[in-house]
Amino acid sequence: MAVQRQMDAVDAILQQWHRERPDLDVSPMGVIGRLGRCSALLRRELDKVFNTFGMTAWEFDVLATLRRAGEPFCLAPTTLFSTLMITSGTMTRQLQQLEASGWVSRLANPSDARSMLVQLTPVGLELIDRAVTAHVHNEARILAPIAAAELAQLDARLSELLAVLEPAAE
Amino acid sequence: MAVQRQMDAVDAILQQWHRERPDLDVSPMGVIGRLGRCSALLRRELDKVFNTFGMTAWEFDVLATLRRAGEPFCLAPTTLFSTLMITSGTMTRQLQQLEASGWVSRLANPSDARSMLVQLTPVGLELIDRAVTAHVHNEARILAPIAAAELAQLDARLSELLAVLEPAAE
DNA sequence: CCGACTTGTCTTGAGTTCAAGATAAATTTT
DNA sequence: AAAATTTATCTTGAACTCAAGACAAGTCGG
Repeated sequence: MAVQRQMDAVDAILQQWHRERPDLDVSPMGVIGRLGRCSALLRRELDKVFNTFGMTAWEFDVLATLRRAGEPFCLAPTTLFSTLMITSGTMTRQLQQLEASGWVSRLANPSDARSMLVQLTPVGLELIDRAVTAHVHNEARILAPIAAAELAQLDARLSELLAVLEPAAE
Repeated sequence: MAVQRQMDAVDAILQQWHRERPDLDVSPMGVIGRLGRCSALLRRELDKVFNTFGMTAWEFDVLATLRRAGEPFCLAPTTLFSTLMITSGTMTRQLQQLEASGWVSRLANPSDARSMLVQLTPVGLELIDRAVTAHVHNEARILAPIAAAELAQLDARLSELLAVLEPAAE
C-alpha cells in the first residue's frame, strides 16, 4: 500500500482478504489483480474506437495481423490463429465473416492444397490503415496522463513479467 | 526497445508496424500490448489451479467475492455483478449454476422483496477457503522469478494506470 | 396515497468461444 | 509406393457472455 495514493478497487479487496484470512500473504493478488483490472478496463476503452469503424476487437486483430505482415498482406490461417492465441475453429468462423464483409479474400495456396491463403482486400487494407491510425492515437490519449519516465518503467517491468510468462506458454 | 533484453512477441509486432507504418508512433502499442498479453497468459496459469478444484475462473470469482465479504458470507446479486464487472443476466445464470452445485444458497431478503440474498453454503465456504490458499500460492510461484523491488515498481505503475482508467469507467 | 419513475432481477436471442472430432493433403516410414 | 503419421483446416455441439427488454417491488413528488 503506497504512501500518497488514493485507495483503488484492488486495495479494497486486499484489505478484505487481510481481515478475513490474516494467515495468507495476499500481496501477489495486488499486482495480478491490478494487471487484470487494467487489462479489462483498457479493452473497453479500445473497443470504443473499433466500434466507430464498424469493427469488433477480433476483426481489428485479424486485419491488423495481416496488415503488419506487409505486402502482399497474405497469411495462412494457421499462422493467424497461432499469432492471435485462438483456436483453429474460431479462426475458421472469423475468416468466413471477414470474407462476407469483403475485408479479406482467400486464394488457393499453390504450395499446399490443404490451405487457402488469406489476403486483405483493397477495402480491408484501406479500412485497417485508418483504424490503426485511430487506434494508436486512442492509446496515446489514454496513456497521456502518465509521465514518460513512468511509462518506460511500466513497460520495462511488464517485459520482465512477459519473459517469465512466455516460456511457460511454450 | 530496452538494452539487455531478449526480444519478445510484442517487440516483433512493434518492429513490423515500424516497417509498415513509419508514420505512426507505435510506442503506446508496446505497453498496452504487453499488458494484454501478460493478462491473457496469467489467466491461463491461474485457470490451472481453479481446475484442480473443479472450478472455473468465474466460479472462483463469485465464491471469493462472497468469502472476502466476511460473515455471514452473504451479498445481494447487484453487489456481486457490479463488483465482478459482469451483466445482471450473466449473474443470474451463474448463481443458478452455483446453487445447483450446492456452493451457494439463496435467502429471501427481509428488507427488499425483489432480491434474494446469496450466501455461501458450508460446502462452498470450505471449498473457497482451500481454493484461495492454493490460488495465492500459485500467484506467488508465478511471480517468484521477479525481484521484490521490481514487483513493487510494477505494482506502483499499475496503480497509477488504474487510477487513470477507473474514473473513466465511472 | 397514487401515478410516475427507479431499482433489482430475470428472460430471451444473438454472437463468440472452445474442445473434440472429421476430413483431406502432405510427409515419413517401411 | 503403400501404410502410417503428421499437419492444416473445417464442423459440430456445448458453454458463456452481453444487450435489450420484461416485470415486479420500491420510492418519491404532488
